[in-house]
Formats: sequence, C-alpha cells, structure tokens
Amino acid sequence: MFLRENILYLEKIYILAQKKQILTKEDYIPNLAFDSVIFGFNGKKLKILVLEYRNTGLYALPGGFVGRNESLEDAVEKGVSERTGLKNIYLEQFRTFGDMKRFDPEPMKRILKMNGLDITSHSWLLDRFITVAYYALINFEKVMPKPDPLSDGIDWYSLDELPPLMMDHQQIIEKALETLRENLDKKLLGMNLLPKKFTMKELQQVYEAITGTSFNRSGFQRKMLSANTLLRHEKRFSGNSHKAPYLYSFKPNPFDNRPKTYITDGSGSR
Amino acid sequence: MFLRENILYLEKIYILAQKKQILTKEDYIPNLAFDSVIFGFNGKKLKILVLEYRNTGLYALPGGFVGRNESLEDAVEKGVSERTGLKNIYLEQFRTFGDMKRFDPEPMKRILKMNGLDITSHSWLLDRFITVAYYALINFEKVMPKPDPLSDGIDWYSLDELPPLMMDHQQIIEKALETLRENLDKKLLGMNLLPKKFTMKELQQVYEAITGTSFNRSGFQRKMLSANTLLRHEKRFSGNSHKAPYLYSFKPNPFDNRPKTYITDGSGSR
DNA sequence: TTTCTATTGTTACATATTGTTACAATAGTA
DNA sequence: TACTATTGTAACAATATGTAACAATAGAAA
Repeated sequence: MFLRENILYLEKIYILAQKKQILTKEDYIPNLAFDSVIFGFNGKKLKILVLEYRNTGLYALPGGFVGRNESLEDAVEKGVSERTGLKNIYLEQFRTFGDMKRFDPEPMKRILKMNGLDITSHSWLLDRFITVAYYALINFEKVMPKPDPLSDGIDWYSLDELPPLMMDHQQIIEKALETLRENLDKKLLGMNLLPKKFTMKELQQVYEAITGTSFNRSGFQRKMLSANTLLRHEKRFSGNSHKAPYLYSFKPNPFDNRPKTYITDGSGSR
Repeated sequence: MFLRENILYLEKIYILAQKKQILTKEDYIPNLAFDSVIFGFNGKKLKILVLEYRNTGLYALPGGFVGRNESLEDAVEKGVSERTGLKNIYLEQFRTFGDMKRFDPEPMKRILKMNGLDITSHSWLLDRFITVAYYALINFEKVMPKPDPLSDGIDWYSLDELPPLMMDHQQIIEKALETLRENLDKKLLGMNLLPKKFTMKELQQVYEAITGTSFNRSGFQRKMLSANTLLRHEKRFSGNSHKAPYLYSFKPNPFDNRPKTYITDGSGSR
C-alpha cells in the first residue's frame, strides 16, 4: 500500500513537471497558438479528433504553442504526432484566426482550476491568442489517440455528432472542411485517409464522405482510372458471394517533388 | 529663415512622434506581423506595390503589426488602406509564414539606423516574427501609393521586374500568385482589378495577365457570357476605325451574402 | 453440379461542354 | 464607296460527362 501510494505520488510529480514544462511562458511565442482539425475515415464516415478537458464539460480541438526557436510547422507536426502517435502526417495550413471575439479567458480559467494549476502564475494563458489552423488527414486504423496533459479524454466524433466546442472551434472545423473539399479535386487527398491498398468502392466512399454527395459508380471509376494515378493490384477475396474487386494504390507522382510524407506547400514556410 | 527652421524642427518632432507611436512595443502583439501583396492591373500587366527603405537599398512588401486590441483583419485593412489611399479593399488571407529562416535581424537594424532610430530601444523589432500574408486586388487607376514612415519610396513593379526583396518576401509573392490563380475560377476576382465598366477584351487581358496564358477569344466570350454574371451596357466608341465593343459590368451576386466590399471569407476570423 | 444473387468492370450511347474556324456586322479612314 | 481592324456570333468538330445496360464472377443455396 505504501509502495502504491508512493508510485502515485511520483506519477503526480512527473505529471506536474510535464505540465510545468508545457506551460512555462518563456519558452513560447506569446499570443500565438495553433489548432488542428484531424480527419480520419472509418469506412463509412468522416471523423474528427476532439479533446475533452477534465471535469469541465469543455471540448476543444487539439492545439498547442510554438516554441521561440521552433518553426511553426515543426510545432504543429510535433503536436499532432503527440495526439495521434503517428509520424509523417499529411498536414495543410488553411487559415489564421485573429478575431477579437476569440478573446475569452473563462474556459481556460476553468481548465486551469480543474487541473489544480495556479491562475496568476499562468495568466499568459488567459491572454488573447491568434491561432494558425491546420487540418490533418490520417489513416483511421493506425491511430491511438492520446489526450494532452490538461485533458482526460480524446475521441473521434462524426461531423454531425460533434459536442459543443470551445470558442470558435466549430467555425474552424467548418473552414477546414470547406478547404478540404476545395482541395479534393486538386490533390490526391484520398490516399491519406485510406490504407495503402483499397478498392474502388472504398475510394468512392471517401470522396462521398468528404463532399457529402454521392457519385455515379461508373463515372467515378472512369474518371479515377483516366486520371492515370492509380496502380491496379491483385483482387481482394472477401468471402462474400459476389465478384471480387481489384485493389488499387496511388502511384507515386513523378511530378510531385515533395517527399512522400510531408507538410504540404514548400513555399518558404518550412 | 528662423521661421522656416522652426517649421522644419516641428515637422521633425511630429515625424518622430509618429514613429514613436508606430514603433512602441507595448501597443502590438509581439512576434506577429502581416504582409500584403497588393496587385494592380495597368491594362497590360499585373503589378505589385513594393516599398523601398531610405538609403538602404532594401525592398519589401508593405506590412505592419497587429494592435493588442485590434482584430487581425482590421489591422491589415488599415495598413493596406494607408499605403493605397483606398477603402473597402478586396483582401484575401492566403498563408502564415513561420519558418525560422525568416529570423534575420540585419535588414531591420539597417532600416532603424538609416532612420536615426535607437536600436536598443527598438530591439523588439529585431526579434523573430511570424507573418500572416494577405493579397489585395485593387483598381490600378484609383490608387495613390504612399510610403510608410520608415520608407521613402513605394512603387509598382511587374512580376518579371521585381527588385531583390528582403527576407522571404519573394516567396510570399509566389505563393500569393499561386493562390490568386487557384481562386480565379472560383471567384469573380477580375472585377476587383478593373474599372466598373470594361470591355470583353479588357476582361480577357486581366485573365491572361493573371494566369500567364492566352485564351481563345471566342471561347472566352462564350464562357463569360454563359456564366451569367455579366451585365451588358452601351457600346464604347473609342475613335478607332473598327467595330465598337460593348461595355460590361459584373452583376451583384444574389447568392453572395457578403457586403459589396469586403474582406473575403466570413468563417469566424472577422 | 447447377442455379442464384450481389457486386464489379466495361461498354454503349445520349447529352453537355469545349476548341476551332468561319463569317457577318460595323466604326472610322482613305 | 471601298477598305481595315476589330467585334459578336454561329457552325462544326472534338472531348468530356451522365446514364443505362451487360457480361463476368465469387460464393451461397438448391
């Protein structure tokens, strides 16, 4: 019993040390944060990772701060990796939110209080923040969501079953989805939400989940194949009594000079 | 003579007071700036407004800082208005640049020195900055460019005759142009670069200047007219010996619920 | 084995969109 | 009145897209 309590005590110290490290003002650029809309596809629906803060009933997008000597995108990569357990994540910056309406210290006060943290010594967290928003596309099956030090929960939510979110996070999600839809035709985004090999039907389901519309099966297949970006592999025998579909993968694009896994957009921000 | 010197002295004090106001650290969000790529169309080519700093040989995009109690977009609107003399400018945020490579205090040191400003008391300007970049589309004929307090020159440059620019401003321009091209099909951007009434040929020239390609005259006309967004007005008799072209204007879009002049994108960042 | 069903890959054809050329209209000049 | 440069539009060809039909087939059921 003594041992167990001792371990719990050490654990508590460790967590506090972690918190202290994470919440020291001097290490970060003040008034600047990032937020991430992490999309996954479960085979049917598009989902988003949402954090729940301890005993507050507050829900939020996973976010973080930018180190004084750290590039913006390194900070985001690190933050999203910590929440998902994945590396080399497809990330795309889509907007920076700098409205005064964002300035509401009350939620953060509650979060600090419920985590037993002193408000005065963390007052910089109650200040105004401008946030750079990114969306991430990840393979749903590979992810092991982990809450951040101030949260006790992190979970997948479909777009139509989102909990009430803090501040302007609902609007951030809407803008993320809007951008994702605009980018869908321009880039090969589907690949980042699917396993390496997939059927034409699965690909179509991803497109339908993202756009919220349905496509004609025949036309979709023709268009995808004519784009000349898919490699056909062996059939997949599912054990069901019907014709087995081919598996496909995306061709590596020879005209795409970015590394295979990347933060998109090489235009100087990296 | 005494009077004249006195006036000059007062003027100097006034300018210094202005500078002091503009350069006081406490008034702004630290480490955060904005830059603007201001596009204009002179009838032939797409041009950009570029600042030249006093006696330094340094060229830069017009930019500024965000007040502690000011929304990001209000700051940008104000800044671009001050450089162009225009109000209600079409502005679009396209990317936030947060690379460590941006961190180079030397240019700012030279600028402060050449303006007779003390480096130690303005050291916050030598710090690292993350910048939110916007592009603006304006009617070339209406603008009266005005330099900012630290610059002695502001001028139009075509894309293929840009001077060597500070830091990563060249990359910011490239990304602005890329985004402008992507948005050209989605939105009615041409209208912001032309006078209210224009001919089909002028509209085509704007499109060609932006995309850097040429279009078939007949097809361009058909597509523009079929989009059902143009109003046809009287003919324009130029005095040249050939058929007079019709003048057109853009229809106000009834499905566009934004005010007629605006910062685009209502998604929470305003 | 044969028949049946659900699903898949492909083709066929109608319709819509785009690219290209041709031609008539016309404002001013010679 | 003829001529020139430019403009608006029609005509036709080439492509792309929407829709439906059909054949192939993996397993289940008979």
